[in-house]
Amino acid sequence: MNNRVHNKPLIILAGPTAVGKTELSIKLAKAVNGEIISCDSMQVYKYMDIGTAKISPQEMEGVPHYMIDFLEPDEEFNVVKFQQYTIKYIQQIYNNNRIPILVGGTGFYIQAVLYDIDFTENETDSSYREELEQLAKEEGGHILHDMLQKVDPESAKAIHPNNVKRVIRALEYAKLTGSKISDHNKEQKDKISPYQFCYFVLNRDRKYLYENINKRVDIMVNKGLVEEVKSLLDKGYSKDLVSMQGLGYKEIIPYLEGKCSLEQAIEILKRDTRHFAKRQITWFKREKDAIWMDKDNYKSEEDILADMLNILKAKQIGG
RNA sequence: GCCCAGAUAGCUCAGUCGGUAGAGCAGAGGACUGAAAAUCCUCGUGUCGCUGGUUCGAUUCCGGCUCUGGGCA
Repeated sequence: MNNRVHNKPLIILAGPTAVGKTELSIKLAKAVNGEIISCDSMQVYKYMDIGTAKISPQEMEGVPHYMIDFLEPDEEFNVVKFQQYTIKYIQQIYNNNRIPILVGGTGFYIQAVLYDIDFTENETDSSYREELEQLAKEEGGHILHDMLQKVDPESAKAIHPNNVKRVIRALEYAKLTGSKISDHNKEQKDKISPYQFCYFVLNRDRKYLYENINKRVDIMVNKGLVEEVKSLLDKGYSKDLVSMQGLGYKEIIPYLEGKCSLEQAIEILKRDTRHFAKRQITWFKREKDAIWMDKDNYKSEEDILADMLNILKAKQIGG
């Protein structure tokens, strides 16, 4: 145990894509002497810079960043790995006598770290998962749901039969651990965070957010998104990889394959990104501890920052 | 100027053998605990272009008008 840090301060800056987290995060980090851990399922991959709107080394302005650019696009990644690395980095930041700031839009990842969700079972049985996937393909997803009904009726009730991914995970969990994932989820729910934290969610009027998304996609294309996707494919990264399911990649690939025009691909990308932002907001809405910062209520970023610092001071974080 | 085809939800369109209408997309809401930028669920009332006529009743049939395509001059 590290005795220097008693109350484990932790700042979170979340929010939907394209709301402006990155710029604000640098100002925040400088103001509180913090270091940034990116909570983003796609920015972890190298060579995927434009499509993920990844922060550049210059934009970091000397603020240390973690969980960015540390995997090849064909490496496997998931919440558990994210959690393991992040916990390690948080400790490292405490050792530097600085404050960790989680910045990103992947709510699931933030939750895993913030509430220290238990993901103990280490081995994923990929052969069983593949077997189930095969079964779903041949017989339809409902057969898996029927199987789940026998093993874990409560989960079967909670998970829609069409949500094959989730049904598979529940079956996998049952087979691997001999217990029910519904029980596990119940235990992990309403956990108390080990951190003294402040969970900011930056948001703004939906209309402006969507406008910004559309604008940002155009900027990405101008910056060379198509070339970036092409070069990933040229390097041999398959379109089936999880990384290539990211926004900006899965939409541009059909264009490169000649299946649609660039204009169509761009429109679909904008739409998918809007859908994504909406889902992110839905996630954050149920985070009971979230403090919402509505960008439209402030004249400048400095004003938002000032407000955030006041809130932090009141919570005795970063003082 | 004449002929033809349209005009229905924000968009693209279906439909009502005359009893005031429904899909896809957009949009909105939600779920999520080892793929999460993934995956999945729920939500459809609009002067049926305007205006006369026929009719118990017209968005639907008939006439005129306006607009939009296409064709002929």
